[in-house]
Amino acid sequence: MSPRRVTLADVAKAAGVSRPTASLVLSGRGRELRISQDVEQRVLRAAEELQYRPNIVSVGLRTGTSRTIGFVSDTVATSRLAGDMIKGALEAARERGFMLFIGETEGDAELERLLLQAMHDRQVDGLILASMFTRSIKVPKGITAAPAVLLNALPKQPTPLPAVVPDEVEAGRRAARVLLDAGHRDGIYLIGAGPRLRDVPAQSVAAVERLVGIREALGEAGVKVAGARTCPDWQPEYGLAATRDLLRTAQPRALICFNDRIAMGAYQALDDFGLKVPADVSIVSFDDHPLASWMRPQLTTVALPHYELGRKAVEVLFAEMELLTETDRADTDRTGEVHRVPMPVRSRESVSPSMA
Amino acid sequence: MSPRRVTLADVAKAAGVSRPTASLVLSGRGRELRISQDVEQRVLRAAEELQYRPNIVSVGLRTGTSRTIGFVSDTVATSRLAGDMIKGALEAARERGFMLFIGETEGDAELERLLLQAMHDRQVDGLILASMFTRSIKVPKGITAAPAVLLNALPKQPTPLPAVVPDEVEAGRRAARVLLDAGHRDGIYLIGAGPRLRDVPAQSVAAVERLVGIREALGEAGVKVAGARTCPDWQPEYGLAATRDLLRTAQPRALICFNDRIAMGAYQALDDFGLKVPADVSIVSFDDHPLASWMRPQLTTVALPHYELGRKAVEVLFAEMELLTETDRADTDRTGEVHRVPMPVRSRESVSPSMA
DNA sequence: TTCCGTTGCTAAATCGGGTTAGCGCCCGAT
DNA sequence: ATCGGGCGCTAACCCGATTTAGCAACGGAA
Repeated sequence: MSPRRVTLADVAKAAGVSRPTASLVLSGRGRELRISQDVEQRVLRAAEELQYRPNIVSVGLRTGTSRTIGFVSDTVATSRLAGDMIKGALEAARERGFMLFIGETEGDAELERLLLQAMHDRQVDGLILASMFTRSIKVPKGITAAPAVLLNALPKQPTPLPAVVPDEVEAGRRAARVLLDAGHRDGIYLIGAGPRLRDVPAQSVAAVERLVGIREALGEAGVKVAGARTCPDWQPEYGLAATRDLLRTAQPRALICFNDRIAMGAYQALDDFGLKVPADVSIVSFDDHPLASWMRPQLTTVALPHYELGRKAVEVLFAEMELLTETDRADTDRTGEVHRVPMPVRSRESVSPSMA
Repeated sequence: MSPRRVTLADVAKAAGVSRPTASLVLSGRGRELRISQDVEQRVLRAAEELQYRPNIVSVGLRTGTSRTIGFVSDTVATSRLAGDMIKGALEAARERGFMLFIGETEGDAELERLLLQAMHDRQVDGLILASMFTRSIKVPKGITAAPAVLLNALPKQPTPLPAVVPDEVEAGRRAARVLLDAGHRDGIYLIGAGPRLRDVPAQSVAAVERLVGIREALGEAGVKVAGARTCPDWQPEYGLAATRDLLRTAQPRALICFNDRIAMGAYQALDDFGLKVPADVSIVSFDDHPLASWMRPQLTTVALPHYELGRKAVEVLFAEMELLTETDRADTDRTGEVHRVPMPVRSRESVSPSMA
């Protein structure tokens, strides 16, 4: 059935040379070590014919390397987001011949410890510590055993680890500018957080930063937020409740919803009050959940670039790995750089020019 | 920074014994090989103090094993489904001390070949070949090098590989019974596929099997499908179009939508025609996409048990792995068993008793 | 003829752990 | 005093690849 792997010894034997000779030829060092053309050809031919592939486990033992990186996240199952992030990381890793170990901690510190240990036991060359929603996390000790990168997360304490996060502040600005560009200046309300910077769900980096960006862009244009409603959790039902509450006392011309699920609730509330999107009320949102293009009218939203985040994390990790081998951990006390990945606006149908 | 791993040699030295002795003690074979209590204690203490952990790569080289399984899917980024499946697999694997390699083929056969090779190079102990929507796939050659299981996929040609799939036929029956139990007997229409068995999207196992189940349960009750509309793709926009088309000529009392996204489109179409769910039209659907509980009224749907599918695949794989080591590949020409995972009904608000 | 310098390859050690065969020692029996 | 046998441990080899040091063989020069 499985006819035993072809090993280097098999190739050497077939070529009539010793194992080291075959190794030298196959690793391309044949020239510099003066292996004859004849032998080189014989080895290459034998390797080809036997379909030789080096056993990475063995190389790993020798070199301490595994061509593998560990991807540890709190949850992979929360929405599609995770999938895209993993996909980006997967492809970037594959391009360099690396595989990905996936692990899930469920936010459990003990599980996280065990998982990092298990990955360490398998000699991963690097680690990505991912969070499925942008937040600040406590960096586990012992992470420094291998190069590591934080993904979609910021360290609570200062660490030398670099971080890759979406540029939420700029996203906030962009969302606001979508409305400004459409001529909206009055009756702009926020659903999900605000109006003050402290009116945000706990732990949510996204909420604070989006709010900062929104206020900044509106402020620059001399526009004031007309009002806001917070949501305890960013789910449709709370978006529905918050928007209903708003509509009882106000006549918004535009809503900035803090994510697409809230926007879905807002659509439902507006429908209840007989208001049309975007004719009566324009809506802009965040995330670009698949949902956004299923809604009627399709939702204009500032996308979380999950795929790019995953890619970027791997790229930063590889840079880190090279750095660590080159400098031999010289400047280990530097502080980690934060890489911000731009969030693009997806213009759809939920924003129309202000009639004012 | 990273103070070199503690090896068995370190433990042996600290305990003042030879490497093999330490190995014997730590592998629990000390007793049978008459290692003295004194030495045993010294070794255990040394291992504890040094926080010794065996290097799995090394063990892997010796034993040809890696305590790792490969999870190869066509796409991990399609909807939340994938995440839950991976999560189930992840947890089941972790319970046995196994890690998961994740790989994505994008449906590209060449990529698939390379990926399987890369996993083989890393000596995975088993493989899960997953599809993100239930369908029949061509089983790649060379897969037989390690134990393997098909997940959410059926083999096109007969193979010895077992498969784990959702029980879609029973799901169809259950969906139909939800309506029957509510007293519906007339005006039941299908959106997405049917009414004949050949009116289904290409390659979709789910469509065929759900349809079979629906017709079976309705048939048993002496109820006829009033009509059906197909959708080229199971997306909201097509659900919307199909349902609109239906409503122009018919007055349905109940709809069976072939998935939740179609149901979302159906909701929109019913709204356009001023019809209320479930007062005017009851709706039952499939998948239990997160969407289903965001819709108003919340959607009654037969859930795809992604988490359980992932778990089950790993369990079947482990059984397979044991079998292969025990029997030493004796009965290799047997044909793979198909495991069907039940799909539970999630009763929500979109079905009401028939007024007829 | 001897010595040196190349050329072209291989022996041996290494990585970290596991396994098997067998060595020395002590004890009691002869 | 010698032998046999159990006890307690270790030498030596294995997995598959890489690396370093060094060994033959040959040719040219002295």
